[in-house]
Amino acid sequence: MENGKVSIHDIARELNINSSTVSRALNNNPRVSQKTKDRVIEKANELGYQKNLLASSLRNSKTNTIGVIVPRISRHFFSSAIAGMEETAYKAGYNLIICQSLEHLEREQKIAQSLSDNRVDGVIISISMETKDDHNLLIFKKNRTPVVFFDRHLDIPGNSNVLIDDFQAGFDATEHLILQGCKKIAHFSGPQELEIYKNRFEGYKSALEKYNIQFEKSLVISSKLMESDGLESAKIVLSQPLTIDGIFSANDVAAISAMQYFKKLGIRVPEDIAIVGFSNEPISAVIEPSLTTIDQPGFEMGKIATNLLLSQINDKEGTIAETIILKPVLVVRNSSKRLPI
Amino acid sequence: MENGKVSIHDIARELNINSSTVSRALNNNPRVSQKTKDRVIEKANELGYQKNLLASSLRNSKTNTIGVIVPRISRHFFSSAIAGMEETAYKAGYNLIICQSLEHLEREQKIAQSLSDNRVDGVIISISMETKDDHNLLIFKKNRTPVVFFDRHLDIPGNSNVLIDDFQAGFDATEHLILQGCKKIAHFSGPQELEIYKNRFEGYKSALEKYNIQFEKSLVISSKLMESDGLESAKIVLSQPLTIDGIFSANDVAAISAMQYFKKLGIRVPEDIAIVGFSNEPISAVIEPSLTTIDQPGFEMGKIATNLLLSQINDKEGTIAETIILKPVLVVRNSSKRLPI
DNA sequence: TTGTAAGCGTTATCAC
DNA sequence: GTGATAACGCTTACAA
Repeated sequence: MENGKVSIHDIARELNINSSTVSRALNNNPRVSQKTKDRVIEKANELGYQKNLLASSLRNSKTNTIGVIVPRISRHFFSSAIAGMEETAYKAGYNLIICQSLEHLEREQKIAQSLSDNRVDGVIISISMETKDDHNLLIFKKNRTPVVFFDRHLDIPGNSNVLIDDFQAGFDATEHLILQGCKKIAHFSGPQELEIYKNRFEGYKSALEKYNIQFEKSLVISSKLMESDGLESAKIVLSQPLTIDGIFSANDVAAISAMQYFKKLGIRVPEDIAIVGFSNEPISAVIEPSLTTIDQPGFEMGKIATNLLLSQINDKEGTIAETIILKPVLVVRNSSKRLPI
Repeated sequence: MENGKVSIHDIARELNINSSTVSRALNNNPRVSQKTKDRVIEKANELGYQKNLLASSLRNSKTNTIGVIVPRISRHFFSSAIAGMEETAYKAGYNLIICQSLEHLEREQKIAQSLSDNRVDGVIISISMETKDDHNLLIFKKNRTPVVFFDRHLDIPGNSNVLIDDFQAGFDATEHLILQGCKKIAHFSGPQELEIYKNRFEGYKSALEKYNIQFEKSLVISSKLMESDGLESAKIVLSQPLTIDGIFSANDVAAISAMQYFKKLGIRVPEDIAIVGFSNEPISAVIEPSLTTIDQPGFEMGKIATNLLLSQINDKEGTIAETIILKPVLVVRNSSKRLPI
């Protein structure tokens, strides 16, 4: 009762039976008589027995644990995704070990090693901005640990992915600006090595093309899309010889930062410059003007990613990698609304 | 090289030495010659050896893992706190298993059991709104697993806590409203069984007292402080016979929800009703009018909680429970500013 | 400095 | 239906 150091051997001794029988009874093995089961369970409760999952995991080579690697836990998109993962994992009897790369390749690498050492059954990851290939994830391949990417992924065969259609989203955002009358549209982009930013950029280009608007390289401003980057990018926008009247930013953070700078200078949004962001952070709905953006359903994506991973974990060799691409939803708000509806 | 199923025995066999020597070499035991260490490490790399932490943990009764229980991962305060915990834990070589109670006592109970079964070395928790005593945490006491509370705590001797001074914060918020000229101040409160809400309420009462304002029970509106509750509470405020001209809400969510309702009705904030929230959610800074609130430094609290826990884990019997109470900071913004500064 | 052997708590295999 | 035993991979007295 007192110490939590009760093992099946203690139960066995007290009941004068063998510990293997106790083990079977506790696991509800059909080959054990009901009577024995009852006795074992009663005694287990009496002694305050707790199964030692370490021993069990060691023996079974199965930890019922999923490793999660995200750039930053406190970013709303990621915390919602994690919340979705947790709910799904909890239902299936899995725990989540959660780690943040803080956008550093080296840290991501160490985390991968640690998760692998801890023998997680699978991994869900959204890669750092410094990650350009899968060399720091090879350890999972080697150990046949399934990996599911969400949002920031690598284009690698054999892995499952949960994404939104970034190309389409980039296209929709840009087309929306064009239809609102914008002629010179800048694009705030992230590192081009990341698929998501490349695809958003390609979508932007494609929309320009469709409407016969000349693509100008100088209008694409790349950065890490942090708050300070948004400010810098806004300054670059204003320093251009041509008059930019629209911005498609590859995330909300940079978009908002730019918008607030414009506001301070008396530049009107959307009249002078219309802005579209990406992510639909909660702030975007309440800021004034409210920010038009692409919705990224974090919670939902987390759930899907977890389900994909669980089926790979359980179906063994059977299941193959799957890529789920969600349709993007453009949420039109005031930062881009120039025309009456 | 191929399978990750390499154990110290494999290394031992290849080198014609004993596995215990390999173990010692890998753990950099001084009693092993440098030459042997070098050979072992080289062979380990060659074979792609990975220490099995399950076996190690089982043997050492130490998992280097901390369990975290929060009501909801996606709430900004909690995700920041978790981010702070993760950074601190990472540095110390610990992993975090993160679970959410979703405000349900039963779920919290099951999670506690599961964390205990997983033999976490310690637990950091912010309790659910349904939790009124420590009966579902007794398992940790039984197993001598240290527990640190943060924010939503239980008033139990023997446990460490990281809190902000809720009484003082309630007092400051209310006094601020009084000094801005409010005469009838309502209070949106959470479940009174939770220390934090009780203390915020007491602070509110105490400020009224100091300024000789009659406390009216009908002005205290209790709920779970969700978005919908804020709306309901706002309606109750307007239905009162007396004209309420100030609100101190025990969280930002309810405050903002009420504010938006007032705005829709054409009631001016702060001129007709001044509002102060609690938490300093990111939204509060950008909403219009911006919300005056009490800052709750989640990231910082997470760091402190983790450090407290780690010292309890490592210092064994030595360290005693400690309660860290942070000074509250009132962030004055436009939702309450009636006077020129 | 290294080897031997036992044990952490569980479960699977084989026997009876 | 139950028991005996070995094994998962690691660590640590105790010997040598």
